[in-house]
Amino acid sequence: MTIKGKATSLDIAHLAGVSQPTVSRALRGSPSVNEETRQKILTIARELNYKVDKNASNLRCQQSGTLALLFFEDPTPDDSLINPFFHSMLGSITRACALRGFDLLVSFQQLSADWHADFEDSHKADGLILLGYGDYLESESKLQQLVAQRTHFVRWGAALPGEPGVSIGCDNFQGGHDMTAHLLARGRRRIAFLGHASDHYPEFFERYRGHAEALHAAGLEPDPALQADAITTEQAGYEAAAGLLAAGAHFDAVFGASDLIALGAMKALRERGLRMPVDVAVAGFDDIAMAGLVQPALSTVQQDTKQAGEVLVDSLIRLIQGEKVESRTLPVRLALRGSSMAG
Amino acid sequence: MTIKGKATSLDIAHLAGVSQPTVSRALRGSPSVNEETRQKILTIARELNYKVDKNASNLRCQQSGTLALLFFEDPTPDDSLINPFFHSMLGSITRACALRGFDLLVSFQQLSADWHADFEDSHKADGLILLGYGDYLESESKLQQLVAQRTHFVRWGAALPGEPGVSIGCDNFQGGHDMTAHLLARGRRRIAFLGHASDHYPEFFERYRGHAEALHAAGLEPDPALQADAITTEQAGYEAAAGLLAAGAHFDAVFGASDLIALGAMKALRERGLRMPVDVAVAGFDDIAMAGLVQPALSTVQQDTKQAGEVLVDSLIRLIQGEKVESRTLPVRLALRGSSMAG
DNA sequence: CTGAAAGCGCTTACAG
DNA sequence: CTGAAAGCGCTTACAG
Repeated sequence: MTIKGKATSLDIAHLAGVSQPTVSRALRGSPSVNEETRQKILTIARELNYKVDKNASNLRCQQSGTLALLFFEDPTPDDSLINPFFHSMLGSITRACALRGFDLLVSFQQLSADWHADFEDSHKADGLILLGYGDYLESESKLQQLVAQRTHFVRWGAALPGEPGVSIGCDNFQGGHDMTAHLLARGRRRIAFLGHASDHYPEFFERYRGHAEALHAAGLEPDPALQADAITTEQAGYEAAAGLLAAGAHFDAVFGASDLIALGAMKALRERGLRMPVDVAVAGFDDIAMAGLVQPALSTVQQDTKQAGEVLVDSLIRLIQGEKVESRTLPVRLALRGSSMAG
Repeated sequence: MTIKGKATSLDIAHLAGVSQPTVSRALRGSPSVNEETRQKILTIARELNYKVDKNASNLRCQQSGTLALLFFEDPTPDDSLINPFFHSMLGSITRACALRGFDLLVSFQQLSADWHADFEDSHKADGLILLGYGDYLESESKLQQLVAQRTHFVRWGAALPGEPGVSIGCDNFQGGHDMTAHLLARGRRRIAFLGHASDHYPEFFERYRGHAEALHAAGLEPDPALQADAITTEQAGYEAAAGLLAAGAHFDAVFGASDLIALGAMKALRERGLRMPVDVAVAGFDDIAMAGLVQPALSTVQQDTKQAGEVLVDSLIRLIQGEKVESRTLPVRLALRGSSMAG
């Protein structure tokens, strides 16, 4: 039983006294294999610690049983700092893949220019999951290309009308609306919104529109002096809040378009000696783990990353199987904590 | 130029009027190809958006150009909560792989029982990176198996004498020592240590031993009443600290064997009305992003995850290439913040 | 510098 | 129920 290198199905065939195709059939559970023969083959395979060579079977079947997850964030100076929200998504996506028998290739796309093709074209993956809060308009042409090349992909993000491909996203509008409604209900009247409010960042824009809608409903108008652009980093949130304060803006609440932004804003408020939530209530979006740990704990809009990962993976698999798949918007819910409740 | 499905090297050969092997040579940069021919081939390949089929080339070359990253954490009830420290490692490992031309398969091992073989035996990956703070003794037999099967792998963790395989880890002893020395220098005398101190968790044990060594050097003895077991979760840290407090233990500092433990402990201290650092100084280990954001900011032992990822990937690649690779211990440094400094 | 040939390890019609 | 044959798309000696 000394076989050089890894065992192959042919080795097993010799030992079992059958042909190699029969080994293949037995291992794949074909019903047309004698039960006794099958048992013999399975036993030998186990003894030899045999594993099907994926390269060979993938080549033959023209598919890989692998999905690729591509992050395409704006490159950050500190290159190990990925948005914790995406880490949470990664965990959920990995699990969903494993449960469905798919492997997951992971890639951070700052590094490769022609990401949009590599994985599926080289047969390394059957489809792509795109994750990121980058500038949407910059990535749109790449999405068009993916569609043109008939690449299977799903994207996490706002489901925009007429947008290429399938998007799965949370209900950003509703989340923005509900959080602002909550802040209003707590008696806040001047709510600063920190985060890009343009179609370059559709998710933030939707959150902003929900925010504005809630203001309208309360008979208020969004004050341009209370909005400041920011991408999803603590640093950007800090700068946005500090900028508003420096400009002399008056506000009794801050709604960060993401938790990282809100956390940065909290730091700026703290440095100015403002008490939270007494002087300024604070809210974020995402519900990253940190939100529950800071002082005061951060009120936020919770995205269900577990469900999101499952829906992304399921949608992609159905797409690969040739089914028609629609974009979907997933519900959110408020996680209210000390930063907006006490005081 | 209408080709059904993806283009193959044979399609290019036809269009270029050469044989298929010549296409392969040209694409792989073989020096024995006429420059003019090569250019023609490259042009056609680009037009057709041709990508080498990885399954075919991997099958032929008997290697995959892929590394697999396996997390093997103790399963947590909240299944999306992975230790942030490992997220940071993941980012660094992904980058290191990409820069070296390797793909990365990611897997969380709570789900699969026979993880220790699958990836390399099935030729999906050329080697494995093992990451996790699980019970070491439980995983040791699996490591033995990996060695017996001649699987290429590197492990993040304490480099123990006589241990199977190659381990890359940070200098846990030094980190434990230095932090305790720092706390002593700040006048603390009764330092509670939260975290398992047994060979089931060698990294924590090393940190504990460094801690004890620093106490010795200051003429103090570790007090068993000031040590409480805890795995790397906020919850465990909370319970460990609450347990000590409930038992009436007196301490003026808490050294958590990880940041998550320290953060949980801070919550318990806060609930008891203890001021940090005035009443109790707090320190952790890892320097996760959260450490800098909590109030007071957490003093901790910083592990260089960027370097760690690079060393892990480089070591594994060298192992795959048949080189001899030694286990390594990487330096750490203190990141001192408010939780141990003021007051 | 280039082509014809072999083969990596599977899976799947096709016969029997 | 099982075997002989073909073929997935490459890469690499071997000739020339």
